[in-house]
Amino acid sequence: MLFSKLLLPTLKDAPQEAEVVSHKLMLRSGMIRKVASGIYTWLPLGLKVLKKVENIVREEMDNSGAQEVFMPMVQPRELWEETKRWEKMGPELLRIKDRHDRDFCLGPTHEEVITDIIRDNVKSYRELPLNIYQIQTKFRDEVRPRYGIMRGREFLMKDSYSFNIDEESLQETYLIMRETYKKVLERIGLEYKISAADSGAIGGDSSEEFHVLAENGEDTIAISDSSEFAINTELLLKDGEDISTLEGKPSPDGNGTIQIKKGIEVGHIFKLGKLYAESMKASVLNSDGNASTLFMGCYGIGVSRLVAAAIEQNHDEKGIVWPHSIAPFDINIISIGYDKNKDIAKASTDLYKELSEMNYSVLLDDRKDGYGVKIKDSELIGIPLNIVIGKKFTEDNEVELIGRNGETSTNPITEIKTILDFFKNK
RNA sequence: CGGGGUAUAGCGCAGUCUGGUAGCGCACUCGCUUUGGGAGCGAGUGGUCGUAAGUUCGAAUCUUACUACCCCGACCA
Repeated sequence: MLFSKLLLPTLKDAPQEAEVVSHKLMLRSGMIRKVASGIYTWLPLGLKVLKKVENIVREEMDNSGAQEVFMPMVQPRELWEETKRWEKMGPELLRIKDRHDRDFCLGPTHEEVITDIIRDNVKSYRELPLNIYQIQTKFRDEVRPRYGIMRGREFLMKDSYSFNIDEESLQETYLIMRETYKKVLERIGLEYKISAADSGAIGGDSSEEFHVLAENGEDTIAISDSSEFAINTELLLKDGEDISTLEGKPSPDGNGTIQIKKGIEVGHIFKLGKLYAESMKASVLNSDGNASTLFMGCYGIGVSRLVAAAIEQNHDEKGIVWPHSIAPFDINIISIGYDKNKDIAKASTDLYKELSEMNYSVLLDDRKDGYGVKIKDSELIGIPLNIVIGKKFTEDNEVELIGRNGETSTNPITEIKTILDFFKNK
């Protein structure tokens, strides 16, 4: 991709509407633009990152044996009345009418739609367990959207729903999803904690939250300083007790003492049990030939929120520092004098082709600007590796490598292999 | 929904108190010189001053109402 052709409106100053660092950087780096409160357009650079996260989630879901579907965003009132949620849910459920005056809502979640599909199309325990997922836009008319993508009203989410014949099978699927989420977060390269959680409005038996640790996190979690243990502090506090009193207390799991950390909730896994299956009469025949109500689980991971969380955890004063796994481009070729010096232009283009053929995603900064402008933009948008072709190339046939982490080296342009080793070893 | 704040060019801001017909920096366009840390000179483009009504000879500025957006709280994945 040529930088000069990219719709990449970077900003020197953050718009005053942005408060938290991920919001500021997403606006400044030209990833997103606001359309209305809590509603955003993803521009090309942002979409590249979003798609990378989405693909990691999809691959790990497929590996886990789950099957992808795509459900409608617009859902009829009748389905929501079956679970009584049409009445129970407040204004966060955005209700609309069609031209025939029929009631619909924009889906904030999809238990009703998927359960309807399964009860109509699955008749035997032999077809279970099933774990069905989608990656789709959700709409929740939040009381107060904030922090940009982190807490938008419209957001991209992977939601999956498992259908099991009994509690043991549900437990198995639950643990598979737990492992799958760990793999997703590890592949992206984020530091996280899993904490026991209040299962909240969705209801059900038990649930755990996946938190990406970051200073600006909305949630406060208590972790043990010497074990894997983590818990949402809401579950530890007695009435009127202050969070600060927890710090230093013995950890409830008996290992070490409590530390208080801020986290961004990016995933939540629930065992729903028979909650929705009962109200929607979803059952299959068991091995005895009797109707048996299904056990369900639901498992959500915020794809768009993960993008914001990755920035909250990985940035510096210059801009974003993407984990390689989700960087919008692997390499940026900073070509100084591209428009004037034919040798530099040719060397840059040749290198661009060569690296592209090796399956790296490469950006070539062919703009008429100087080194300062180009490196600043590259640092802002967080490209892991820059290759500078300029004066040193004309003089000594050498290029400079600048990692986003600060590492640099100078090499003859012919040593592509060295360049890539440098890249891979970071 | 309660409390606080903001709204002037794509972004950041000044001008509002004390009314006189809109300005600065960056960005953008053209030319020339530059090109290894956000370049220089010159010439330009771009704004119904959030919306509506009112006061006034005259409103970005004063009055009233409304809207949008942001922050804190409550709520929530």
